[in-house]
Amino acid sequence: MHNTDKLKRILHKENRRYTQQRQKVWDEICSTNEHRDAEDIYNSLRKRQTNVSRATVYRTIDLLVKNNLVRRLDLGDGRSRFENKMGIAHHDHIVCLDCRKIVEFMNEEIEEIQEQVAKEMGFEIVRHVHQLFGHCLDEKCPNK
Amino acid sequence: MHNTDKLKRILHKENRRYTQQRQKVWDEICSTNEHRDAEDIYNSLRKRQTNVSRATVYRTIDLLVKNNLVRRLDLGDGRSRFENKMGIAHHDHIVCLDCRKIVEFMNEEIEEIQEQVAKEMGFEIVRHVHQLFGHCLDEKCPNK
DNA sequence: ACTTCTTTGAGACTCAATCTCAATAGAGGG
DNA sequence: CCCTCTATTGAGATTGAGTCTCAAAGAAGT
Repeated sequence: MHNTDKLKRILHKENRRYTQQRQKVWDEICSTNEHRDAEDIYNSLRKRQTNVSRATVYRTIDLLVKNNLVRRLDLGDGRSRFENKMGIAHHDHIVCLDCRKIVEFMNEEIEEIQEQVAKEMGFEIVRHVHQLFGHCLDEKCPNK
Repeated sequence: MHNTDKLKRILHKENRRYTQQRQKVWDEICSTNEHRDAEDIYNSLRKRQTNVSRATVYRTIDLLVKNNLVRRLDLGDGRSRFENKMGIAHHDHIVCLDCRKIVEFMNEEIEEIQEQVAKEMGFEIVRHVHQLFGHCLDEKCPNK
């Protein structure tokens, strides 16, 4: 399983140890493409009898985020969501205020303009947050 | 003072009472164009012997945000910043990761494209968050 | 001034996230 | 395979922004 290799590589690079708990958390995050919070991930692990403490879940996620295997998403509601970033192209998010559905978008033109704007204002961009909040036109969505 | 009028207007509209505390909080927010958090605003009030409780500061800010006199800014560090919005044109923010300086930007082209993108994905946008994080080229900035 | 009903303040509480520290367990060496 | 050295883990305490509670204070209309 190449997920194991990837994890071992970053741990080695950082002089940290390969442990069962870290592997379990990483496996869990790789298992879906949803945008889940730490509690969701913790609960999914418990449901499959995999005991990893909450503290370790948080610590491992931080490690994965720092090493670019996972992306942290802050939608302004007080808890971070996480998504597997392995081999996934850059994108931003649109969130439905009614059904909380999250869809991804990417627009090269916006990316370029924002780079240009930052340059003009004397900044070198490292990362950005671009989120659109609104109402989706989905039939199944409440308020519709 | 027209700040008083504006406040009285929204309170009347919502069938709520005009109080000294609400006026003090609104005055304090109007007094600068910085991006301050609730604790900063609370402390500024105390410093000038104006006693308004923390709970009332939070409650009043919520009221002002709901009525579009104040904008809430979430920079992903766990506390909300607030800025006076009265007569201020829409803009987004660039944040320096070194000196925490916040500068404002606005690009009509980006605004249009994002509207278009959302429409294509079946969304009607209500609000958006667009923040750029990076390093400013300011001489006085640390790490420079 | 009286009544009604909202607002305030002090401190308790919430909740995500972080920290503490004794017990556990990798990883390399012998 | 065992030993030593350290990093890691887990349970529960702690933090910190923000919210809630409820008795006392105070708007606003009559």
